[in-house]
Amino acid sequence: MKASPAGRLFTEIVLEVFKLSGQLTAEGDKLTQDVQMSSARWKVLGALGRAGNPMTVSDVAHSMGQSRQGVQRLANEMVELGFIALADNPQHKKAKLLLLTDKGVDVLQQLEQKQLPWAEACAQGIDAEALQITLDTLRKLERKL
Amino acid sequence: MKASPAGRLFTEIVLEVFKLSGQLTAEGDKLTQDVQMSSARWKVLGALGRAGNPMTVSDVAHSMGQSRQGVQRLANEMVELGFIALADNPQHKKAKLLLLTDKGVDVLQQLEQKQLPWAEACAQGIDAEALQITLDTLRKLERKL
DNA sequence: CAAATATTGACAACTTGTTGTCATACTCTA
DNA sequence: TAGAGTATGACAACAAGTTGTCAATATTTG
Repeated sequence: MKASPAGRLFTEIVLEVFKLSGQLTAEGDKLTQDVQMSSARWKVLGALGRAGNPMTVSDVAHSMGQSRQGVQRLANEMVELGFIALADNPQHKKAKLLLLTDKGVDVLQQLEQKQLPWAEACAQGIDAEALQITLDTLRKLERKL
Repeated sequence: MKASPAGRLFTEIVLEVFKLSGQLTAEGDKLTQDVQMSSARWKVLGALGRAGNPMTVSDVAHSMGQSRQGVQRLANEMVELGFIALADNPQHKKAKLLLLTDKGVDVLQQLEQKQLPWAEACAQGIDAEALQITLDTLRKLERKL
């Protein structure tokens, strides 16, 4: 059996996704190192910020496509550091709700201000339509997994 | 400062790349678990296979966009398991060349046969042109990092 | 209501991957 | 050729992330 052109392209995309993921994590670590953060913490804090409302650890993990326990560890650290507060969950006595503290909101805004010009610079010179197609295609692929 | 459309798209793509990377690693682990392999090992073995000629650990790490030491550890494991052999490097006494053993070639072929129909299924229903644009765009982004 | 099932947080072991240090091996330049 | 600088492998500490287990809490079902 030989690979179709689409199959070959898919494989190339997979390899590129792995490579990009590593490089983006490294960039994120640089961007966050001086505010007690990291790429991993930022992703969790960002998920909370983007949701706009308190979420359980499970919810956050699901939205990130990651395991519950990994997110739990990061969340615990950030509660300790004061970026996240725990609120009682009327639905579940053990599963507390995570919400951003003022400090959490603040650091998130700082990071977004740093990230913005960087994102603009990366997107610079790339056709907006190509970016849109890329995003759509990646989402389609993700749904097939 | 507000995000341009391209900047916003870029940020969405970044999040999608993180999510996809995790899911693809999980898929790869499923595909490889019964042949003493893993996603991480497969990536190294695959890089060697794709290159077609012996490479040093540094070369492989660079081609994968990963650190030298991470690849070193995986390579050492696979030498131990007999998937990779070490050959003297006329250019450098310490930096041995990695090459696939027969067992390594064999397992790589097995995995490629498993991966092929899966890649075809994932690519199914997605426009080949969109896949090409996605690949090109990801590569452009990678070069900007 | 009671029992089976699912969800959750804590804990622990493990894999993956990065960074840093050290000693050795190589390369380049003065 | 001597010395500075760079590349490499071994080793170790750490961060990130997965899986599994256990006990406590919810939920569903008979």
